[in-house]
Amino acid sequence: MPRVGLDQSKIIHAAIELANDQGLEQVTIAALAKKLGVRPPSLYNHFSSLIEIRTKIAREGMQKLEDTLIRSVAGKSGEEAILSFSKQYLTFANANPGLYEATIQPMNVPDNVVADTSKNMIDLLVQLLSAFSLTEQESLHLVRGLRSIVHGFASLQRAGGFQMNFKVEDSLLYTIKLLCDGMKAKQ
Amino acid sequence: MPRVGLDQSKIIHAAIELANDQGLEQVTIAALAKKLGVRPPSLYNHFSSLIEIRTKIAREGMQKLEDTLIRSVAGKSGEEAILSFSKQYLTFANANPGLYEATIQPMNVPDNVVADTSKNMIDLLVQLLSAFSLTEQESLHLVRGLRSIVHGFASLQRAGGFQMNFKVEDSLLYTIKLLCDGMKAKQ
DNA sequence: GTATAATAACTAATATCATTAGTTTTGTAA
DNA sequence: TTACAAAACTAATGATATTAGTTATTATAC
Repeated sequence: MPRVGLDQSKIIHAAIELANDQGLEQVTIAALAKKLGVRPPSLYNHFSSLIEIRTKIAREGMQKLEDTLIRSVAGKSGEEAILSFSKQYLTFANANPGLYEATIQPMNVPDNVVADTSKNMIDLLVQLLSAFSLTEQESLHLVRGLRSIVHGFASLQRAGGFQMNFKVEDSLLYTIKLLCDGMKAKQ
Repeated sequence: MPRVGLDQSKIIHAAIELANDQGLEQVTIAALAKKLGVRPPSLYNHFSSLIEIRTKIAREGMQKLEDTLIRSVAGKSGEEAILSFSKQYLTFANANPGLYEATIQPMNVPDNVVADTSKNMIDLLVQLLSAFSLTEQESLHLVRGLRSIVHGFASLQRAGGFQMNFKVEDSLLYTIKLLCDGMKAKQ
């Protein structure tokens, strides 16, 4: 039994690698143990269940996504910021498929860290929309709309829902621009 | 061994009931057999695998959704048709959560029936957009955009992604209207 | 440096899952 | 009525997560 020197961080990052390479559903105790060169029960010294591992993956994904999005709008405002936000959201989902999947998976037990991070991203969107003169209610509708668009694009692309004729990113940006046009027309 | 009189249709409809009640992931051979009052291996007289059952559920879901959407736009055109389409899409996803989930699940083996139905729905959207004067490319971008919006809303709502402050449907319709405004502003 | 305690691995076992092989029963058609 | 196909069954296999209990390693206290 030579010790392999596992800890939570090493396990989570192996799990994320597995998720990105093979899909989130391939993140099993058995596969993870194999990847780490250890017997399945050994993982229970670091985590109490597979659900806990999944939750930690989701946290990591949400935080990394939030970080990416905050950086993407730094120094930008209005339509430019919204476009950058949307583009980076899609890019993140493409670059980290398994990790992104974990962030949108309905969780068995609701997690506060994930919920808080999600709220932060909503607040960020509200802030970006303040450049347009909207009522509070309009703004809240639109935040939902923007989240649904970026998530919808990311999710449909992941599921193979688009033919490859032309770039998905172009379609996303076209849609967002049109929405901004609609906002401007209101003013 | 009194015969229980199973057939593919009865099994699929029991599976759909299970999916809507308990979630798609609860559709297992074991749970299905229990619900139907039969031993698990008996199901293999009607289906060759769980994957086949899942595929048939997805087909049923796609066809029912397509049917719903076609009805929703009958006798309507332009913005009115698009709003009705979107509203009924969301309503369908809410009323049939497990069935809707099956339609968006990336399939292990690509299925022609599902692909064809999906194409029909895209064609329907293209048709609805013909009321606006768009180039072919613009129209294709926008079809992707509309699909992403309705799917995004349905998916985020399912995952508990929205607080209950006010109606999700209102947010969806607000977003779609804004998009239509953007289209009109182009003309 | 050595004893001790905490920790990280292990083995063995249980329960659930899908699936396969082989068997029995049932219903129907000749 | 007999024969055959279909639909159920039992038994078994191999994968899964998880638990209990055990051993070995590492770090800490003296």
